Amino acid sequence: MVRLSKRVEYGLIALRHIASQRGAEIVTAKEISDKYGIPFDLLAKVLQRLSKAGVIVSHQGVRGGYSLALDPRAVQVSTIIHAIEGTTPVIAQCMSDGPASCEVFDVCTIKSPLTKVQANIERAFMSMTLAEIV
Amino acid sequence: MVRLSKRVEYGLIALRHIASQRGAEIVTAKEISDKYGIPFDLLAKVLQRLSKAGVIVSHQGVRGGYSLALDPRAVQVSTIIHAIEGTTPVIAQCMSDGPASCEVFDVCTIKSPLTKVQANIERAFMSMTLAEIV
DNA sequence: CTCAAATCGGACTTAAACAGTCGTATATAG
DNA sequence: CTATATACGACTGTTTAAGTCCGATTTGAG
Repeated sequence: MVRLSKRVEYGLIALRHIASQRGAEIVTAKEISDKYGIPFDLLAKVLQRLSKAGVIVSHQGVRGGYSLALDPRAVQVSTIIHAIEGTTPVIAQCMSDGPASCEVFDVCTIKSPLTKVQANIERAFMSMTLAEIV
Repeated sequence: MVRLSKRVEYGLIALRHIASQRGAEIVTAKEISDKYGIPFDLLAKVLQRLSKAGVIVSHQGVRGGYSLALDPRAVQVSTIIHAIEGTTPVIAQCMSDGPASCEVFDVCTIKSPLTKVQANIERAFMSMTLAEIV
């Protein structure tokens, strides 16, 4: 199946919410969690990853929360996915690094043609920015 | 994660093998299974689905096997995926039909922008044919 | 006619990925 | 000091994919 994880869906919804605030107003995880019915703990982790990736800025302590760190037009969907998933989405196992790589097959006959498809998909994710989602 | 299933990978490898035969020679599932180290039972099922979808033709009984049913140039990768998965791959839950649809969220704020990305991905899968993989 | 080789197809088990939960630590405004 | 918020690792449960098993059917060849 070719599908985004719930984490990414939650991240997109949250980012859209944060980005649609006027000015750089701070939004709490709880606020988003309540409004969209997203499990708080899970959402919190997603926001933490987006924060570590520099997409949003976190403000700790009382009256803390999150605000956008960048111009929405500069945030590509692919960046968001990478920030949340930790890895760049790859279409087939034979394209990933590490032990699960192509070596499983004596001869991987489909790697090179799939590279093209992969590039097209990446382009699809890069071509949309947060600004277009808001 | 955005990744093709093993079944689809196996299917592509198998189709490439079958398509690379000269003439319309018949290839058995065992032959492919052995050559590429793919679990026989699993591969068999993949081939059966491709057969039901009319991508390949099955020949039962002794000296049976599979051969291509169509011109490789007419077989899109998207067709292959659909034949094997049974469903059209959808990028986010909110885009699928049925009970797992968008209604989970009071307000799904990301559906419409993701539709564009979805269309681009589908185009990526449609733009490559079996002929280009051989 | 019989047998072996092959597809057919449902049911089952195992493994891996994902979703979600819990507990605790840290920061900070008031 | 305390209530409120993020930070983060560890854990559990659920779902989905991967792989296995078993028997049925088809059919060419001896």
